[in-house]
Amino acid sequence: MTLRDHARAAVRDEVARHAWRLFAQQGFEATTIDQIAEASGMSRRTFFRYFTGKDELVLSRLIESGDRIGDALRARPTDEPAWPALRAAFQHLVELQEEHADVARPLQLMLRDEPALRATQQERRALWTELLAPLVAQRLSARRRRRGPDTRAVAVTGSALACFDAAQVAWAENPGVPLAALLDEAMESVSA
Amino acid sequence: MTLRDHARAAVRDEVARHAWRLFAQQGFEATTIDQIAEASGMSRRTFFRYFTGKDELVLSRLIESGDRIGDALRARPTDEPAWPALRAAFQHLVELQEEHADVARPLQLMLRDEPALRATQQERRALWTELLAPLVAQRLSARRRRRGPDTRAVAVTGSALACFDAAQVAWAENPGVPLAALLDEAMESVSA
DNA sequence: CCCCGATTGGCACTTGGTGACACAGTGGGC
DNA sequence: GCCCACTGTGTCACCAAGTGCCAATCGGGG
Repeated sequence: MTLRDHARAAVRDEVARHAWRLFAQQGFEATTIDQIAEASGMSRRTFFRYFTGKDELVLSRLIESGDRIGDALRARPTDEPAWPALRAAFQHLVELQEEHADVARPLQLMLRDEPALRATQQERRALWTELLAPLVAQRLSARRRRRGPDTRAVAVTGSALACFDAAQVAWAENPGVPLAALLDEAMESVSA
Repeated sequence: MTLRDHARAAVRDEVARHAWRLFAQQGFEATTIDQIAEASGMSRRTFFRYFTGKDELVLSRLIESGDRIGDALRARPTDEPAWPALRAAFQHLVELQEEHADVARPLQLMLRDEPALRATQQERRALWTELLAPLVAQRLSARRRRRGPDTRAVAVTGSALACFDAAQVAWAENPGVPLAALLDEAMESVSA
């Protein structure tokens, strides 16, 4: 069944390419699904068989980035504390963004400005946290003073993502300032 | 025009009351605007003149909570460092939640589970950050090593909110565990 | 009492999203 | 070669969220 999946992935890629072109031209909200479907040479109904909605076109990209962060975090030495390990895990993505700033910056601004993408942002947070928190948990002290549910991994992961977001927004708004420096300052200010 | 505003506020309260009753009975997504409008004795069209959408019924409550946090933060001694000041500022809300757990817990679970409320959650984050970050900024060291945009206040505020969210989710999922203790552990694990 | 402005309701329309059904290609077993 | 099941696709109908437009209505001041 790999053949079917391959074809499906190819169609998804093709649709995504047309969609992103339209988003860049007209913005996210102004682009209707009918336009995307027409540009992709398929019916509206068929579009919904490849994507759950317009959001997924954006979300699927963000999920990829999350997977990369996860991979990078797994590659760090197991005895490295959580905070510096997270900082290092972000580095791949940071460099990628700096390299393709012409694409990444408008994307960040779109994520910030389009109300229709707020739900997508929240889902990204949730997915990344779900993905990274277990990896972070391994780097926290096994000894706990308290009993009951352990909030530490989710809190640390969420905080790191908050720093990452803060740095990305500042970077998108201030061309010329390196993202790495913004992220360094953000993360140091929270946990020195 | 205070009279008009007063009447308007009264209507909004009334509509919100009916809406929350329906949300509790059927869930957020399953409740249609037509139902809310009918229960409130007004037309669909008029509902939209009082609220921008179903979301605002939820968001307006969350905004109130944000204002309270802001008030509490302003009331802290000005020389108190940001992190403990934020922890203390959350305390009012924490106690309120514990006190009305029968309402607060289902609400938290609704916020977590209803996909239609993800955008609302993200907006809440944005609004609270916008509100609190300037207050946090006053508690950060005025001396900075780096030049360029200052990401610290947003990063610290966002991290604190991430801890608060992590604690709230754990609290909603684990009845019997005090929210204050969960929040303490979350915030200590990020910045000890 | 009448007029003016604000509030309201009804209507039509766009968009997102879903379910039901029919149709075409494809590959396999007989 | 023929029938079969499976899959992908398109068409149609439908619902819910919003929004613009216009007519009706209600309430207070002259």
